[in-house]
Amino acid sequence: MENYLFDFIEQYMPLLEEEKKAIIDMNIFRSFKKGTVLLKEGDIIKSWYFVIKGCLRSYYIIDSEEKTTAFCTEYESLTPVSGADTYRAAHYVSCVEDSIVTVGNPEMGKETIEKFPRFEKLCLIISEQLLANNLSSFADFKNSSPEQRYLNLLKTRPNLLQRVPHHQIASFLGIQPQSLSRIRKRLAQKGNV
Amino acid sequence: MENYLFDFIEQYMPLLEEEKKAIIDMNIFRSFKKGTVLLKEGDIIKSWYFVIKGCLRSYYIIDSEEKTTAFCTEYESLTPVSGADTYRAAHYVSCVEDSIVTVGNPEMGKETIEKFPRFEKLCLIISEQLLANNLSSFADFKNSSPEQRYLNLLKTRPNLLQRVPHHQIASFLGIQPQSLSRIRKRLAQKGNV
DNA sequence: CCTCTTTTTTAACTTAAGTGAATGAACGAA
DNA sequence: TTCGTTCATTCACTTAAGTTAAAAAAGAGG
Repeated sequence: MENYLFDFIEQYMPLLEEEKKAIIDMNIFRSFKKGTVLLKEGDIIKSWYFVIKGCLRSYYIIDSEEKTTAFCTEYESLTPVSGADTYRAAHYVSCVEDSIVTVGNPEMGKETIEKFPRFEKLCLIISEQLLANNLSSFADFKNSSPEQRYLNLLKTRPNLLQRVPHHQIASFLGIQPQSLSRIRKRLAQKGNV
Repeated sequence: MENYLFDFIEQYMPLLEEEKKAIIDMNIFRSFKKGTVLLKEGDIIKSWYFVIKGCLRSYYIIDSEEKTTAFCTEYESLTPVSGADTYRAAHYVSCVEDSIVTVGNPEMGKETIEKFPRFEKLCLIISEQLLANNLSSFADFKNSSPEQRYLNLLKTRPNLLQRVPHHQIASFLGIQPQSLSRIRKRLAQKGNV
C-alpha cells in the first residue's frame, strides 16, 4: 500500500530507504466509508490527502446547493482549499466511495522537513505543478462550451462518469443537471459518443 | 523602487538588511514599452515577473484568437504558465502599458536560496497562496454567469476596465466582445452601474 | 419485497450568449 | 491632417443553457 505513495513521490524525487521508513512510521493510512465527511467548511485545516483507493470530492455550498470543485481518485492528491483565513477550510471534503487515503498533517510535515530538509523542495515542486495544472484547466474551462467541457472530461477522466453521480459532475462542469442530461442526449443522437 | 518589492516580500516574511542588499545587487529592475512581448509560447521560461508600475497580460492563441488568462498590475506577481513541458511557456506575456517590472530568473533564485535558505520557504508560501487564490477564482468563475463575472471584476479590479481594451477583458471573462457590450448596456439601462 | 428517497431524464418556456455583418469611434503612423 | 487599422457598439438571427415542473428510473433501508 505504501508503494502507491512512494511511486507518487518518486515521480518528483527518488527516496532513500530511511526516508521511506520515516514515512511508514508516521502511520498515515486511513480507511473511510462512502459518505464520510473528512473536512467541513470552517474547520481548521490539519491535513492534506493522497488517495490510494476510492474517490474524494471537494465542494462548497451556496444557497443550500453543493458546488463540486474537485474529484480526487487513485494516485491523486487533494489540498484543502482555504479562503482569506489560510488556516480554515473554505470547502468540504467527503468520500464519494469507500476510500483508503493517506492523511498528512502540518506538524508531521514540519518534523519531516526538519529531519529531511529536501522535502521542502519536493513540496515546492508539487505546489508549483498543482498551480500550473490549475491555471491550465482554468484557461481551458473559460474558453470552452459546456458540451466541450463534458467531452473533455470524457477524454481526460472517462471512468469518473461511472463512479460519480451525474448531478455532481454537472456542478463540477458549472452547469445544471438537466443541461448535462440534454448534452448527453444530443451527443448520443449525433452518434459522437 | 525596491521598496515595492520588499513590501511585497515582507507580507510573508521580514527581510534582513543583508538580504535586501543581495536583492538589490541582483539588478533585476527593467522597463518595457507598451506592446513589448516579454515571453512567447514555446520560449524557455527563465523568469518570473513582479510589477512595480504598469500592466502585464498573459494570453495564448487558438485559431488566431488571443485568449487572455491574466492581468497583472502594480504589486502583483506573474508566474509564467507552462504546459506538459515545464521548462517552456504555454502562454505569451506582454505589456498592456509602459511598465516597470522586476525580472527574476531561476539561476538567481537558486543562488539566492543557497545563500539564504529560508527563501525556499517563502517561495513555497507564495506558491501555495497563488494556488489557493486560483482555486477560489476558478470556483467563482464556474458558478457565475458572464454578467456576474463582469460585476465581480468591476468590484474586485475596478480600474482594469479603464486600463485595458475591452475585447481583452471579454476574453478574460470567457465571452465575446459583443456580449460584453450587451452586458454593459443592459446594466446601464437597469441603472445598476 | 415494498416504500421512500435520491437521481436522471424529459418537456415547455424563458433568457442570454454566440455568430455574422455592419457602422461608427478611437488610435497610430506616415 | 489624413488614411488605414483596431476597437466598441448595435442589430438580426441562431443556438443552447437556465428554470420550473413532472415523470421515470435507480438505490437504500427496513
